[in-house]
Amino acid sequence: MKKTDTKERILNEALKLFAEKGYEATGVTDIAESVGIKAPSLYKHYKSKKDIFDGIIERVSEMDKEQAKEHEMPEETIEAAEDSYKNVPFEKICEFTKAMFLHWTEEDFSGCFRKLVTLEQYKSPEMGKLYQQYISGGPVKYMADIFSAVAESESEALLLAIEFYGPIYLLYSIYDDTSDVKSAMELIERHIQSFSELIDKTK
Amino acid sequence: MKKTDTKERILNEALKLFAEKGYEATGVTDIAESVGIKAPSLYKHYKSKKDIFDGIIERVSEMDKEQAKEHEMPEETIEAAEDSYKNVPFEKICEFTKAMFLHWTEEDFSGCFRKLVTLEQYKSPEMGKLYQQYISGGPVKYMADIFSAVAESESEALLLAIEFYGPIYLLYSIYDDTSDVKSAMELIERHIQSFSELIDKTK
DNA sequence: TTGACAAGCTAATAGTTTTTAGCTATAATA
DNA sequence: TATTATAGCTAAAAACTATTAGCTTGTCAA
Repeated sequence: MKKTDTKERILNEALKLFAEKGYEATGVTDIAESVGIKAPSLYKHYKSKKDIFDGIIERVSEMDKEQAKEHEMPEETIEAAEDSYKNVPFEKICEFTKAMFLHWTEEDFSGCFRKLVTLEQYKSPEMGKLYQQYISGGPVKYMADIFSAVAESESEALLLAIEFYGPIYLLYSIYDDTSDVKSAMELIERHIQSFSELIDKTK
Repeated sequence: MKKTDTKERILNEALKLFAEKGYEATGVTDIAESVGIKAPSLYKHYKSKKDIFDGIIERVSEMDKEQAKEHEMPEETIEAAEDSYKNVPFEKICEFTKAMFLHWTEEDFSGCFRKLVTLEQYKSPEMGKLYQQYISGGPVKYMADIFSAVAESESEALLLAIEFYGPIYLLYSIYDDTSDVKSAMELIERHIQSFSELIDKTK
């Protein structure tokens, strides 16, 4: 049954290389070497270098759909928050945020993909879209929706979302430099803690 | 006197291309075309593609020294802040921050350089250093130094720095997507405003 | 005016990298 | 068992890119 899942290995090794050197700078030879085969053998599994890249992108959107189902805090949480705002479930938001952070850092595939899309974001509008969707604008919009329940205006909700997510987003970069998950997580917790207190006061 | 500053134009056009496609993906032919000459003519001004790249990096460090002198808020502001914290000069911090933001977005050269170093950050430790220095870790450290005057501990200062700078950092990405300076600046102002109030309260 | 240099061009070279062709052996299938 | 498909390999072709060689023109100083 283990029919030498070479195709899968190619995808993973290619992603790893793309993530640190970028698509163009990564040679099909490098990929092959990482997998432990010769370059021409790649073409038994993918019809071109671009095809490998496309495979990665497709894989991500698959994973994203599953991910969305597992951490399906949207509905309930939003309702709970809208519920006249007695108690915003910061516990849940905190858990969710930490899970997201770990997802984009420690998880092999997603961590590399985040880097890859960071490197490719300006090359095409499609890549820019993906970066926004997963890493920057998307999460902001998501949080803004949640905060719109407790904010006085849309623009207030946006500001809150940026103040909430900005530090998380910044910690991706700091994590990339230090590889120190522990202190990143600690900072996230403290940030969310102080943020929740801020909200309580302004209320 | 206008001895057709081709060398300068090459630098600028190359940077523009590097900033959106990355170094590897940009052909020496592309650069030449942007300048309006043929590829081999480039070699009358630079001895290699890498040499153009290096010229850009060098130029940046020159510009950085000047920039540092103009907006020389370091000394005075820090002292003022250290001065037992009567009134952190948020006015100055605000002006400084907005100037920084405009510098890395609207200024042609610096704006492109920010993108370039974003795209190259994982390729080599040197590039990673530059990204950290100018765009992420550097500003955080800088603000942490300032906040250490009003914070109870180093780690508290770090948290404040991240909460202050994170949103700014995030706005770079949002700006890249929307090109809307006006609303970015407005959000920065409101963020700093609300941040300063937060500090006042916790004091 | 003349000589030298600067800066461009075309044509060609050298080096890389992606991709194809064709062969071989193993594993699955009939 | 005979056959067929899979997945690897080597060798080579094709395509691209950076770079060099050598020529030409115009400018500026002697």
